[in-house]
Amino acid sequence: MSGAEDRQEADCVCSFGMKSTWDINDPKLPQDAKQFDPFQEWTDGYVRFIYSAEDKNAQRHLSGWAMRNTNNHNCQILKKSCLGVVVCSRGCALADGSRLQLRPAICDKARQKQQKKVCPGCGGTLELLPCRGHSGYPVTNFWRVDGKAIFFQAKGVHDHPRPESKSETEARRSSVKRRVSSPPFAPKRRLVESQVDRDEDRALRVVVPADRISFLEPSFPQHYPAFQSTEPYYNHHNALGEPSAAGLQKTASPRLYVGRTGYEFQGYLTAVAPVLGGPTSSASAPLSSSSSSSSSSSLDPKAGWKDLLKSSGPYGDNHHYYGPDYPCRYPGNPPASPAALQTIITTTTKVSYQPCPKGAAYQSCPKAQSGLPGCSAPLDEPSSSSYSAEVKVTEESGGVIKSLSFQPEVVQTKTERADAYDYRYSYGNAFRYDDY
DNA sequence: AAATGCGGGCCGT
DNA sequence: ACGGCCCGCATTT
Repeated sequence: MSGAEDRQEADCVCSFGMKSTWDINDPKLPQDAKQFDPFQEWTDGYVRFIYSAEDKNAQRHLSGWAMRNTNNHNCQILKKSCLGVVVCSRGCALADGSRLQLRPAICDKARQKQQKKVCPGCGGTLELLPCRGHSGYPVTNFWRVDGKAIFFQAKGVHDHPRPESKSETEARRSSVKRRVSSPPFAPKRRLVESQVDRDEDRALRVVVPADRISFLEPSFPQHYPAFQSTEPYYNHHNALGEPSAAGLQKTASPRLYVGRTGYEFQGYLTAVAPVLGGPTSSASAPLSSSSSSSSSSSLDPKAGWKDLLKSSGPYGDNHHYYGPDYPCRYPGNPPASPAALQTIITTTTKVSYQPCPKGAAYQSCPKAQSGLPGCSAPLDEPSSSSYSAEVKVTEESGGVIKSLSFQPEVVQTKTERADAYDYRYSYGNAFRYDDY
């Protein structure tokens, strides 16, 4: 798309060993990373990280978000775009107030099937909330192996709640299977652990017998507090002016949605634009223009999301995500991880890859080259990073997963939890998923 | 059955 | 030229 918006991608979180700024498209990436970043499962915002090539999760190009491979005709850089999240079209609430937020199947075919299913909570239809956090287009993640490091760069700020993480989805699936194939009263004692944590040495690992926990406090991926604190979890100025706000990067999965005060997407813009200064503010007026023009291709980027919605493609027949009934989208999108706010990048999407022959993982491919701007922002210091130990417990019911996330930093925990909440749905109804 | 990657192709800008 | 995305194919999980 127009490079305009990309040009804006401003901020970027600079990781640990990042001494200088870089862009995934740079011909040469920094080789001097002294320290790798701990794997980030829930990246959000315009961030960049450098993982160790040994990191299993990085090798798998894992993400908590449902990301699907996107062909960018550049074999050196693996690009993936966010599929959004599957929710109940009625927005029914579960017993504990949480809402269905399934992980969209990555496989197109499977996704279509998935959308034909009914909400396990109310029997209503399911709908896919596409991601349009990158100037109206899905958030994209880029992976590139270079030397002993795996470079990761994300563009866009997810404008929807988190779906189940991959590990949660898998855990649920297997548990369901198990349940089906096991005696009714067979004692079940599932030990679910985050796949992410599993491999990662750094993450604390906490295993909890799922059946021992039935009502964990609302937790994210699946649970969004009814009311999130409107308290800004970050300070724009601070973020911008003080890249060193290390404190911001304490969590591995920084994600703070701005308070759900705004009913309009604008509220979100207001809060975020200044910071990201990119996707929203300039070049891409798409988002800002929108709120009301639901019928027109408000979201602009070529009505990208619109296409998604109606295309007979993977998105099937959903066509009312942002219809009248949904005056606004998730207002609270974390403008990015706190970390993301640390630095502002002005990357361009201008790519410059080298033609590459064939071969291994991201090798080359005949692609063009161009100028590469890179982050213009000065980069900061490696901020501290923290690990977020997560205890994820699945509840084998139709799709609700409860997870707890323990974070070393209280503050983080708080912000984490203050995650996005589906503004569209009211909190409340009680519905026992289990009864379904 | 799904998830993942790859890469050809088409389309719009 | 680029970026987004659809689609089929092959390989893994």
